[in-house]
Amino acid sequence: MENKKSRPGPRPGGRSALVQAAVHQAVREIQAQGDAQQLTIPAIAGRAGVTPSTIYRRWGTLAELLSDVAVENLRPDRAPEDYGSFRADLIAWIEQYIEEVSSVPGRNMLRTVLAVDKPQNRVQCTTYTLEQVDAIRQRAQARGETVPAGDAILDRLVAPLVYRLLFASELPDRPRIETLVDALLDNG
Amino acid sequence: MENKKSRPGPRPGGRSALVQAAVHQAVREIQAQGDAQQLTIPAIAGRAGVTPSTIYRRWGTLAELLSDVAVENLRPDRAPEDYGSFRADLIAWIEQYIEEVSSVPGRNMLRTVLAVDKPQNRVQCTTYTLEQVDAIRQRAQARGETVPAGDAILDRLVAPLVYRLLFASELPDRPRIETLVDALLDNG
DNA sequence: CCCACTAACGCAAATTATTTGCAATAGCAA
DNA sequence: TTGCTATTGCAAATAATTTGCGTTAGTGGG
Repeated sequence: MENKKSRPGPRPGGRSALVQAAVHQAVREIQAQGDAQQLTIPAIAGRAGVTPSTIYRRWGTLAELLSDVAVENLRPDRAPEDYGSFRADLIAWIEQYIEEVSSVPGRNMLRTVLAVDKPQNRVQCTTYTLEQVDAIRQRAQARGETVPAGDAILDRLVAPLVYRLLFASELPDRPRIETLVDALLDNG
Repeated sequence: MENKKSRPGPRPGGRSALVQAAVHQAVREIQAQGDAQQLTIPAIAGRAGVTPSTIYRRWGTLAELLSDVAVENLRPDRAPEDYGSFRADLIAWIEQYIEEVSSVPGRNMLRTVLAVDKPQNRVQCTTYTLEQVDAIRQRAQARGETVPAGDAILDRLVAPLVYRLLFASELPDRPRIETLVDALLDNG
């Protein structure tokens, strides 16, 4: 009888984690130098102190590796600031979010994540966004404000802006953002 | 006085166009076979009857070539059907549009276009969409209906659905589409 | 604590993809 | 036509990717 419990699953132990960290870090360092020509798997392996075959076996392609790194970089580094009202919080947050993802490296990160067939990474982007939005919503509710659902905020604020950013490289100005936010608040 | 007219620009003439058509066709044929492993530049060149270096020089990378082919495939092949009212036309059109881009090859096409830093191709996607939407709008106006702006339709109908499709692989059901359309019509 | 097991890695050879120099072809304008 | 050069084919040189094999190092069981 086959003892399935003995199956020795994946191995998140020390060395694997170390290799991953070194490789990710090497990618960031080479990206920081700006020369996209040198962003190759052999170059990354060299800087990370591993052999190229290690990267090929763990990540498969450069695109997948870059996707993983991009998702890490897209993780918000701080909670949305508090400006005293839901409207002000939301406008301030979406402005800084758009500023981040509309920069050249920011746009590239979004596109890099979308480029690869790895649903996990793509979902993570929305998860991060929704977490930030929920933080703003909960703060507003604590103040006694009534706020639209998180999904509504994605549909009517984030989605239109990201859609135009991705497909038209179109940057929203302040009135455009306020229009979207106010439309959301008026009949959310 | 510099005579700029003498500058010998690019050359859209017979042979170039022929090579491009042959290469694009070769990509489609190999894609149709489903084996993504064989979708390489040497394989494409072989089937198209050109040398690999020709593809490398004209397209640079496989991703760019695939992006060009994907945009061609995303071109609508027919005008939106007429169901007698703006609401019905819009629902029917967005349903078939989502059905197309949510299929495995459809999703891959969208992602392939977004993956490459070629604004022209990304804009083309929105241009196609806007053309279809405008056709529906003009037909409705000819009937005497008042219709929302094309931009509003992108913001409140297309963008939310495509956003969730790209980031969450989320397929809308019929009520979800009707809700978006009706919200658009009520206060567009 | 020690041992067996095997996932993950390093190394190097083999394969495959990409780049590049040079010659030939063919679109375009005068 | 004729000259000009963008574009291609060909082949050699370079670089990237795959693969087989031996070794290292987590992990679980005794």
